[in-house]
Amino acid sequence: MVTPTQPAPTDGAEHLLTPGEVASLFRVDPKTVTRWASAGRIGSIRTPGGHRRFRESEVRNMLASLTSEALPQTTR
Amino acid sequence: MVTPTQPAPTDGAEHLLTPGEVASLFRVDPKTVTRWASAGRIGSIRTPGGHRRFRESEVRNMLASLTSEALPQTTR
DNA sequence: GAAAAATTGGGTAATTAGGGTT
DNA sequence: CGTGTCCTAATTACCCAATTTT
Repeated sequence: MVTPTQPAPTDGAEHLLTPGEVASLFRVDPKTVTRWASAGRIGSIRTPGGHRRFRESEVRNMLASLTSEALPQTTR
Repeated sequence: MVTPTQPAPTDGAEHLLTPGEVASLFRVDPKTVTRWASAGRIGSIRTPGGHRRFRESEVRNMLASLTSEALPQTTR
């Protein structure tokens, strides 16, 4: 299955998360999430007021891709 | 009342969104959208009863322009 | 005509942004 | 270099009752 160039299928109402929610998921300070956004490490959407929102799907994928499982242990 | 959810769009008519719908798109409180309108940050149309409606195209454009993609991952 | 859901308004907490520092 | 904390200003969220929309 190939993922062709994805133009902008975008909003069909993508669920968005607040900085605080993302921070809770990663167990970091909200400020850190802000830094990730500033550094372009994570996509973000700004409200007209300047606050950031994050795509839940992107955050979930990030969590998954950064997760490592322990290898199964052999019972002896 | 026989009018379905959506009246037939006539020419020139633009699809309008309610404060609640716009709020969902930005993951914000409906009242916040109202403030944007009062502050002139977003165009609005008033119903005879005083409720606000927003142009979908304007909202979509706003969303797009305020969106930042994550930079390509530097796989290390 | 009646009822449920949404929006309006105002007022007060809670988050967030941004810079500078550790 | 990345993260956590302190600070101030700004933005946003939740409370209420009254009105409008469906």
